[in-house]
Amino acid sequence: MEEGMSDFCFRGENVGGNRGSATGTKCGRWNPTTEQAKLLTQLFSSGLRTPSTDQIQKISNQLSFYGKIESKNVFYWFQNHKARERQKRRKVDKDVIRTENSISMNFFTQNFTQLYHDSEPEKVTETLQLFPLNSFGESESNMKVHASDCRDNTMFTYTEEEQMNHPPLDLRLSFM
Amino acid sequence: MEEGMSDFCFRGENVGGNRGSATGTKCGRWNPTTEQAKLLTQLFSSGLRTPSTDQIQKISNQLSFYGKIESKNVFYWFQNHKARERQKRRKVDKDVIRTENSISMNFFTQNFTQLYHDSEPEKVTETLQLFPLNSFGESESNMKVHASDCRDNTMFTYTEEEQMNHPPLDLRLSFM
DNA sequence: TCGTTATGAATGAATG
DNA sequence: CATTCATTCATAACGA
Repeated sequence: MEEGMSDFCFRGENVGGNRGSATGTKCGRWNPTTEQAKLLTQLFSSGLRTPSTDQIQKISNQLSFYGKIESKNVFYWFQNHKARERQKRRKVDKDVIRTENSISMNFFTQNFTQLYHDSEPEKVTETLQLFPLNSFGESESNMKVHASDCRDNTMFTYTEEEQMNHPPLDLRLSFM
Repeated sequence: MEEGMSDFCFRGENVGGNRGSATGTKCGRWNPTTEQAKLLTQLFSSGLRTPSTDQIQKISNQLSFYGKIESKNVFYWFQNHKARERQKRRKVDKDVIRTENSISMNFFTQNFTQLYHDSEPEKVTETLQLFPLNSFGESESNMKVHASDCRDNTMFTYTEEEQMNHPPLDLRLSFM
């Protein structure tokens, strides 16, 4: 679930070329290739959160070039990524609050007194949004805008060998 | 389990410093101190299986007294503990079944009983003093995380529904 | 020191 | 959308 805590893991691609799973997975479930993951992440950070079935289809088509993939994989990917990002933030936020409270308390008298009032505020008072994404239900229109912002080529930075294996497919968000 | 390892992890230096258990490893991933482990185990054996976000938070707060810990750790702990218990039981069941098959069915009833020997969540509906709060002088709002505090009854109803966990071959995914 | 085991962490896939 | 489950990956802990 959570991601990017204190560890940063980079899943290596399975050179084999074919796909199915990056690592030596028993091919039971889909596992994004590095390229697929890269693009998906790219889309996500560009603001895309809940792609429409249409978008999913297109994304899936694009990604299929890098390996076996079904649209439902894309669907789930976004679903999970979004949920986990949210969930993570929630947990972390609360932990931070807890930490702040506890450090401001005397270690020994730190009875569990107020530690229990439900710290619920989920209010996003933050304003450091890197992207103009509406934290909540984003609409199709918004996604389009963001998606188009994704026109940069950063997502095409391949690494040596991959460069060879993958023809220069234009992955610019042509869909939508 | 051996082949295909192609993941490289770069551990962001982590202060660590926790660990109270055995070896003092100052490493990246959390490891429960003996006290933390003890309490978690108590909660688990008291019937708690899937703590809600709130409960996780509370538990985490409590455990933080015994050492560095984040709510996600608690979350994972329960997730893993439950999964592995289930997994273990599944394996045992399988073995039993295999045994039944290889042996005359005359022993069926006998073994059948054994199939459920596995102690499922003891219905400890009794309030348990899981935390040594007394040691710090109780305060009015002093809340103990007894199993009873978890009004989420679901945690006490995992008696057997989970075991009948047969993947409903129902792929009603009708994407696009 | 190395192989194994236990377990923390992550994530794909569902389900309600 | 949140919550849960299964399976896998990674590594700390441990035994020889």
